[in-house]
Amino acid sequence: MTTLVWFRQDLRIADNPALAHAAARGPVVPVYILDDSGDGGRPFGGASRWWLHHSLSALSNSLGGLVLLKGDPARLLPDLAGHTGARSVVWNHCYEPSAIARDTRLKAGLSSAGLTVTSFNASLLNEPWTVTTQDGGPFKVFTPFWRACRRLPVEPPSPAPATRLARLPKGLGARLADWHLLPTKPNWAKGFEPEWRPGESGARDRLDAFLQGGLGGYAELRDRPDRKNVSRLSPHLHFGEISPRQVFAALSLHMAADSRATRDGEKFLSELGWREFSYHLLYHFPTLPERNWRPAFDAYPWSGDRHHLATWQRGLTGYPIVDAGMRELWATGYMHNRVRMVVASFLVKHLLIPWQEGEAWFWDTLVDADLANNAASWQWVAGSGADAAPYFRIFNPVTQGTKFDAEGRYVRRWVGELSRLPDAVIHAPWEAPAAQLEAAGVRLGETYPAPIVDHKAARERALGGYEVVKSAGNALR
DNA sequence: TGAAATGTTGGGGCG
DNA sequence: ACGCCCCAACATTTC
Repeated sequence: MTTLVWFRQDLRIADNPALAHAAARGPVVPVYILDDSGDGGRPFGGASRWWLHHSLSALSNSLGGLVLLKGDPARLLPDLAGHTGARSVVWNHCYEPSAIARDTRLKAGLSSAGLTVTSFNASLLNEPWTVTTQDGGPFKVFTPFWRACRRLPVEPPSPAPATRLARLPKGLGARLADWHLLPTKPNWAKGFEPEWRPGESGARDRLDAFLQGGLGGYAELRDRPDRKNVSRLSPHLHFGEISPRQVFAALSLHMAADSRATRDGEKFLSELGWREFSYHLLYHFPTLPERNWRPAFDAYPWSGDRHHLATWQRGLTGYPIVDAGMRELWATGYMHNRVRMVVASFLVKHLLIPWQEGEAWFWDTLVDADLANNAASWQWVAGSGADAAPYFRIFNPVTQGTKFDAEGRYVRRWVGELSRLPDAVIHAPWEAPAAQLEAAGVRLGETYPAPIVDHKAARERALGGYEVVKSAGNALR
């Protein structure tokens, strides 16, 4: 029996339950649909399109073929079933509110057209609706959520199935190049290429490299942007080139083999836990990407200065750690997690720009842009989210720099114009003596910006804004 | 998965 | 020897 396997955010062969289900029953028609029909979902950001291109290419190569279609799945899937003689369709779950709505409609529509539809979990350790508090509701705090998850069994990953492709009519589907997912003029993704290898084997290699070289000391060193102690699996996980179950299984093996790895391993698993928590929140609170999770934050007196936003986006705020992060993002499609928190806090609290603006920029520029993680994390920083950083927690960009990039190696890499400044002032060039600036070839306001806001004043301004939120919260109560 | 302000303690210099 | 002050180091509280 021929089965359509509709690939979405599961661009892998191993531990792919939909594919395994189909392959066990007969020939497979693998299909990916680029849906620009505007079904309520967000269009891909630029960096995501770059990744998607390479990931689809890798998947197509390892499957030996992949039908590429563009348009509305509700029309395309029945058509494709007709052309290929397939009687059933399988896919793995997506969790974006628009995707859930679409898939629900599709399931009904395809079924009434006589097709069998089966769907699976491939992207989470636990389905969001299976993790509940005592009273059956969703969790709103990470620690008890993750404790509950850790008590649940995790399915072992399944090996790659022996897949036999169905004979496909000639000329079926589009050519990947014709989708123009890659940037051309200008090719702003040049800097992405040495950093990433999208696709299933790149994901596996990244995990192995992390287990060998990055996990030791992870609990502390994960905060150091100048070091290679984070996994960088996020884009691979987002596109489903590797599953959390596979990561979980590999970590469990690693920890079983070496008890000294327990602390670092558990810390790393808890980061997977934050991913699960984000999906849990998005599932139970579908307005998370748009609306403040805590309505009291609707009262926050934002300023929304467009010029400040552009300055932040371009990495010209005058705070080296912030600018380094924003430039790393632009150059590579990625930013170290610690620095993400610093730049996000800076946008929201120092510049008083709504978190949605930062979320939108990350959506466009991150190769790991992910609706659940992005929305939940921005709300976490802003203080408006579930189990969020308290509103008065305002990162000092100088302190964060000296603490986590003590030798300034991260800043020097991304903010070249400061590279000759001594360590002592690399995170606060405006405090350097004139002679030191001169010797390093730095002229503040010319070769590198002076800080666009004063930290102390900005901090007090932000705290003042939160007073309004507090009284709004009291009014709501 | 902060930072800054405020409070406490204890050693050393000094009259 | 003693009390006093200073201040760094650390702890606690507040934002």
